[in-house]
Amino acid sequence: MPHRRTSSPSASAASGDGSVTLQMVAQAAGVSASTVSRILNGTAVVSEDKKQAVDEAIARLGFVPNPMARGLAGGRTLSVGVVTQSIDSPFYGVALRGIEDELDRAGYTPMFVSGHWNASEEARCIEMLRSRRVDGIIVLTGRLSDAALKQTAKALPVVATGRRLKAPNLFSLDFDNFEGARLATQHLISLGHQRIAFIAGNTEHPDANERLRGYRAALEAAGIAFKPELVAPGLFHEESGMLAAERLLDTRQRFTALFAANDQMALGACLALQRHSLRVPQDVSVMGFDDLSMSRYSIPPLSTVHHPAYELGQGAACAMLCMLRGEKPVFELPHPRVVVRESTASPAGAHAASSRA
Amino acid sequence: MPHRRTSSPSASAASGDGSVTLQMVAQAAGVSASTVSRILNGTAVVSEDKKQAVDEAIARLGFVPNPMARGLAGGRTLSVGVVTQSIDSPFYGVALRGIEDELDRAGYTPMFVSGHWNASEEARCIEMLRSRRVDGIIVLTGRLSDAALKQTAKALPVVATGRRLKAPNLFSLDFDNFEGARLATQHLISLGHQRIAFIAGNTEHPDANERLRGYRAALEAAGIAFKPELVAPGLFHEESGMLAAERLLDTRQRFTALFAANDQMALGACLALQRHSLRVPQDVSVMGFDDLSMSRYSIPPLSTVHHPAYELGQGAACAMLCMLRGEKPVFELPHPRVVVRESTASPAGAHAASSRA
DNA sequence: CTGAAAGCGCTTACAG
DNA sequence: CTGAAAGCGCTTACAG
Repeated sequence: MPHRRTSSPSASAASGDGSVTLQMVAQAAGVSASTVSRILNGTAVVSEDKKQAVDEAIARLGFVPNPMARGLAGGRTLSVGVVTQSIDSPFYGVALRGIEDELDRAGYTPMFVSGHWNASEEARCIEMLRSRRVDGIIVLTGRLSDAALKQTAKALPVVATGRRLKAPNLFSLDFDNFEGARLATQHLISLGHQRIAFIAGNTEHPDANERLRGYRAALEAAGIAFKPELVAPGLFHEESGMLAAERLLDTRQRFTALFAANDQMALGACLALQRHSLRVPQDVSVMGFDDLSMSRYSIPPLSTVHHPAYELGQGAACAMLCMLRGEKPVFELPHPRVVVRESTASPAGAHAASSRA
Repeated sequence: MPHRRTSSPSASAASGDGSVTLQMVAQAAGVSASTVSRILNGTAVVSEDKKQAVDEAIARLGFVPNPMARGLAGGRTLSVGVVTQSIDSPFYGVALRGIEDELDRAGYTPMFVSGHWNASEEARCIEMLRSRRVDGIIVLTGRLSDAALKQTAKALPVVATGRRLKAPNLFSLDFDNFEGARLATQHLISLGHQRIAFIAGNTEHPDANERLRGYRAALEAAGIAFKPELVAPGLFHEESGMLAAERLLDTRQRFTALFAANDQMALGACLALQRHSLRVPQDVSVMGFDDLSMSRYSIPPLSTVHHPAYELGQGAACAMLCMLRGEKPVFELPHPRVVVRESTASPAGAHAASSRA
């Protein structure tokens, strides 16, 4: 018999460790490999005694199925791809934790990749995940077109956050950013503020636009005119918030409150205010958005709107699990709610933001 | 011929998509599968013309090798497992980014799992990663015993951070926490502080102990007695820093400076100080450790010691890549350095921390 | 330099 | 309910 590999244990390429195979379990239990497989996957009814024998053998030998073989043969890998934008985002990090926890509970493993807010990178991520044969893909917001998402949903289940999209094999869940921003602005208005500046997020970011809309809506509902001079562009990070606040101050527009489209920018803005000897909240109230865990410890602790990032991740994972089971996902995200801490207060009569030191 | 599967495209289990296989490439190029494989892996010399034909066919068909099959057959998956402690840690997140970037450049994919600072969970993570046949494992600090790490290094290459460990097939790289803390304390001393409080990190955490040691060493080198009453335990997060500072204040021990074993605790401490009407740095200087990106925007911007998290991740990945290539990794982490911002200053003559409002 | 063949560890029609 | 067999898409000795 030519061309035969040596049968020494080390000849096996994939089992670098002397791992136990399904075949060995079958032999130990005195049944066929098929039967073991069926028990493993619950894919057919098996007589109780054989099941017992197999379970015992699995336990005794410490058998762990090889996911690669499983994936190759069965077409599933028990893993789900997660394209996030940056693996170290303080906001999305929490969502990743939610995904991880939820998936873990069902025996699935997340595979995290970063798209860096770039459609073509996100597309590459998806290609990569598909080549690794993930069973489904979760896309956290990002810049991929809806069409691209629908397209990949033709091949495998996808759940996307930050959009409202109806398509077969695709579930989307979106936090109500408009409502959150509306509530935040309303809070400021109810405190007595009339001149409320806004630091916007990246305009290419869908959430950013919704939050701007919410701000405008609250203003208009209160009969306060929207003034473009009072909104400064930002990039969702601390530095841009600081710069935006500085720009606002430079224009000498008067404002008694400042609402930033996320906490990071709000924090940066606070620093700018402080550098101009403006006190928060006595001279200007500051409101953020997201409720990052650190915002509770800023000076002063930041008032903000709570964004349920953990639940968002959990919900996305849960929906994916549903789809994988062939069920129809149903999921509702908590409603936005304002968290009042110490950075907002009623405006002091005479003080105005432009009275700089 | 019985037992034959239908040959319709959809009969293939693994290729849910109509993906191109190596076999198809071989056929299109008029060579054998072996040859295509060899070209793909650079595992043997192949005549130039065949190589051309194959490359052309690969490009034309858009062939992407199936990692699962590759893993099964060849025993490698081009993926490396990364056990981090929490997927949303502000500090480790940056390290993960470093790993991701470095690995990506070499065509490898990281697989992130969280050990939650728990030895048995970390062990489970490693099992899981091994069952997925990762080519190597990077362990970011954690609580796993050195012995356990050495044990897994017998099966596949491992690189570990936060330890100094010599073992075959294992590379470790550690930031000099002792030196960093020594430098930080020295900075405070050079400013004129004599009564320097310390908020320690979790005592089960190796870094925490090194930082405490560095603090003591600097004190003693300056002829300042170490006073246990001046050190309060913390847990490395904001809240514990706040509580620790409060406890310190409650004891009515006098101190003009406060050094926290990480930035998060320093930030929490600042809030406590502020609540007691103590100004930073006029009444008490505050020093952190890690140099999180947000610390640059705290109020006041935090003086701290820079911890090169990104480089740590990059270095770990780089070392892993070396080992995978069969080379011996060499890597040096940057030395600790103090970043002076605005939370530290010389003590004001008469003022003392315990003179509370 | 190159191909035919066996094998990686599973899953799943097929045929009892 | 259960087993024998083929096949998933690759890799790698073996033998030219």
